[in-house]
Amino acid sequence: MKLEESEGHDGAKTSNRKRTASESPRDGSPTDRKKSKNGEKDKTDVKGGIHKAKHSSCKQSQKPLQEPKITSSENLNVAHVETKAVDEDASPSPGNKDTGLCKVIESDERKGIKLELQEIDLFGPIEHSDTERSENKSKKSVDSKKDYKHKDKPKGSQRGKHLTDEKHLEKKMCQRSANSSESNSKRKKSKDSSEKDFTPTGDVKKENIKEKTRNDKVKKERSSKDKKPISEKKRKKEPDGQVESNKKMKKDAEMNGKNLKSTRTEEDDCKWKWWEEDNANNGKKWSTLEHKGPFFPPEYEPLPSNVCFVYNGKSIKLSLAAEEVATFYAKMLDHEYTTKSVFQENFFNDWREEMTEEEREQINKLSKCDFSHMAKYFLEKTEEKKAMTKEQKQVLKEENNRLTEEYGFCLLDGHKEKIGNFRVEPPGLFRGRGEHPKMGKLKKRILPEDITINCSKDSKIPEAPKGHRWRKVQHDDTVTWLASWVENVQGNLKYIMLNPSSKLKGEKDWQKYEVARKLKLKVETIRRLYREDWKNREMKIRQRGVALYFIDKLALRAGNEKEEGETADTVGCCSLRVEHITLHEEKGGQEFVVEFDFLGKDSIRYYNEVPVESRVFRNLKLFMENKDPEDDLFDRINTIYLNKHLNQSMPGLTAKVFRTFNASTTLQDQLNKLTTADMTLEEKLLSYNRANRAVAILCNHQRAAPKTFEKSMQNMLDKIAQKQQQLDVAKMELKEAKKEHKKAGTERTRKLVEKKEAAVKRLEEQLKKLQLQMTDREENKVIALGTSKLNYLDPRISVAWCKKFNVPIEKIYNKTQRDKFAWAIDMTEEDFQF
DNA sequence: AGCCCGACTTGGGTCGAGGACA
DNA sequence: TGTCCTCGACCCAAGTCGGGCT
Repeated sequence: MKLEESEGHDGAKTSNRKRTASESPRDGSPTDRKKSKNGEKDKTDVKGGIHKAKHSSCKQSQKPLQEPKITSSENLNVAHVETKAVDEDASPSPGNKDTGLCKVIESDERKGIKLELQEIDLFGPIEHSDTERSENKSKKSVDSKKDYKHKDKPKGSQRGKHLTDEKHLEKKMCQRSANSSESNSKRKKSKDSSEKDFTPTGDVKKENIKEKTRNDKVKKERSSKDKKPISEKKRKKEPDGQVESNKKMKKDAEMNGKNLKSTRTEEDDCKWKWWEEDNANNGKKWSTLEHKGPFFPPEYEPLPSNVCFVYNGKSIKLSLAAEEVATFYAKMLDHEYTTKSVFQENFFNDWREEMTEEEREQINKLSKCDFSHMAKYFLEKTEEKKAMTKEQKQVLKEENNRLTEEYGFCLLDGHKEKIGNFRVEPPGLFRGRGEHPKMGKLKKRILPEDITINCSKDSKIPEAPKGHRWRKVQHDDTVTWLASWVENVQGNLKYIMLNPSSKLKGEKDWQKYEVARKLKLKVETIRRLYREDWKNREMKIRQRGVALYFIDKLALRAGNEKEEGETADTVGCCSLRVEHITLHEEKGGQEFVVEFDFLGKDSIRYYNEVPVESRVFRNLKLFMENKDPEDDLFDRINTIYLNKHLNQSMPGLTAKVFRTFNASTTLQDQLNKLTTADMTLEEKLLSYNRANRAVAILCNHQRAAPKTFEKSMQNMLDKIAQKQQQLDVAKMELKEAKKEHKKAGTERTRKLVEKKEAAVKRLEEQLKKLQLQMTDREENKVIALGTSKLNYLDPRISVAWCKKFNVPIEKIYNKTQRDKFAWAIDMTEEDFQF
């Protein structure tokens, strides 16, 4: 079949990256990527004979940059898509049903530990699954796996409830649409109305609250016995500062004329239950906002005279500015990156700029610089700090608390809210991630004159530090930040914003999950459509279809274009290059395998071998035809185009929603599969962590194995061995006791048997608990659970699971997480399904 | 329409407080 | 009581995405 070359595109050689200023199209340098991507200006390209930029560093970039952590083959062994390749002529979904079972299996032969996550049975037709590759012991890979499996409608009451929720949501959405009484086209255009559709305020919110109230009685009854001890425990654990701050908050709010439920004494009740309020925000983020401004790091403290910088064997007293920058380097001496030439070069250039003319003349080579005296001095200072007495540490802590109390909170609409980062970033050396071209550059000290303050007009404007003034004071209620400045290394804006526990953040989070839940209702249609796109005559549409398939199936990030030379060379879906995938007609007994190997966000390696449907496979071949390795795989599309398309399928839908949707769906499904009521608490927790882990694997959330990992594993093994020994002894004693009882048959011997039995049972339980803990830790070695828990998993799923299986919420969410998800903890009933 | 930039979310690393344990 | 280890708070880089300007 001949494909239509959309709008005369010359194909193949467009790069997906933004050009740096020096490469602007005007001076005859490569055509702007975006133009090419959209196929609009490609003719110009061809006519003008403009040569496309090549990426010289591509091959190099394939190499994992954080080797100790991402050598997938050593650490992870997961996630394979077991998609049964469907004949491309077979009718597309839903007729095309992959029927392969999906399993997440992780094994570690060395420790003899084997984890098997149960067959995944997602609500939707998509499945994320993982298969063991035990034959391949020497090369375990970090592969995310997911599988499509078109299932019949989920059964049972859950589905019923699900539908009720969905219908309800849909109804609310419809109502909103009707209320806005605008034509569809207008709605599409109007961002406001589409946003409203998903804002969990207004009707949806009210309904949630109604539902909550309905269940309140039951809830109270159920939780009363648990709740008391928890809140008591909480009170006990809460640092005094917190109690104080709550008191102050109450006072502040009262002073602002707001009604706090003043008669309540429980500190929980002091918290602002914004989710119970019905506020129409019409684009406004706040009505009143008052704060103290950011807190600045201390002035530079000059080194004592006995600590010197040595150049070429000669001690030199540096000027204050040059000395300060030198200390940044000295403090980093033991880090690997000070050995990198890019780092050294950037540092040296920036450092020289801080030097006096005289110093510049004198100091010409970094290799002749000796920072070791300075480094030693800082090491000693650290030791000194460590060795401080309890009292000294207490003083420091109190000072810190005082600062937090003073600068760490703001007053938003009369409520005291915690600020996320109230400190201005201190000066230092920039350390990007991966092979960042700007690593080592000087991050300059931020002065009040650099800072824009945002607060309400009638509030008390924060005072700039003595002798200084703010760059600007503004009163923009459409944004959520309190202060901002431009950072000098990349020219990015930096913000002071609220803590995740705040209303502004919480509401947005809630909204995010509502959009993801809405996607659940549409995803089948969207999948059907993108599968149809695979057969489209137009190349652009085909690329869109395949890219969406990857985003959906593999939870890839969208992949915005980046400025070449400005950041590390990392990619996402749309910016994948030919060199990032390898096609295998057959691999490991599977047909049509696509091998992904690229550096994603934060230069974390993504490696995955994925069997795909034959039509996808053939399309990929087509996209790669006549291209060089460094050319874009999807050269006709970009994230803007993709998101515009998605937004047409469902207002509010963007590429990243798929990640949230698939993550939460996976969690829900895994929890349903892995938990049973008769499990012990530890078993339930292991199940939860395994479900969480399946999501982390899907999203490729990796971490470096903790430095103390091997040691702590050994400790646990020792403990287990010890416990086993104790158990063996106890069993022997029980046997003896039974023997004796058989002989004597007295009350005393009977009691002894009972006692010994109890001891054996207790030890068995303890042993099992230890073993479970160890399994959990082992499985978590290189997987970061936190990211998905904080950003991708609808907390209501976890809360409902806790309620359903009587797991204390503290077991899965720590204090910070409970604060962030307070809305979900408060409103969710045990029958909630994502 | 295309591009740039502002606003906000997502992300892993670091480090020290404090709990566990000898 | 001292030491070790874990985990949470914090840090700040690096993404996504939308809006507004040209």
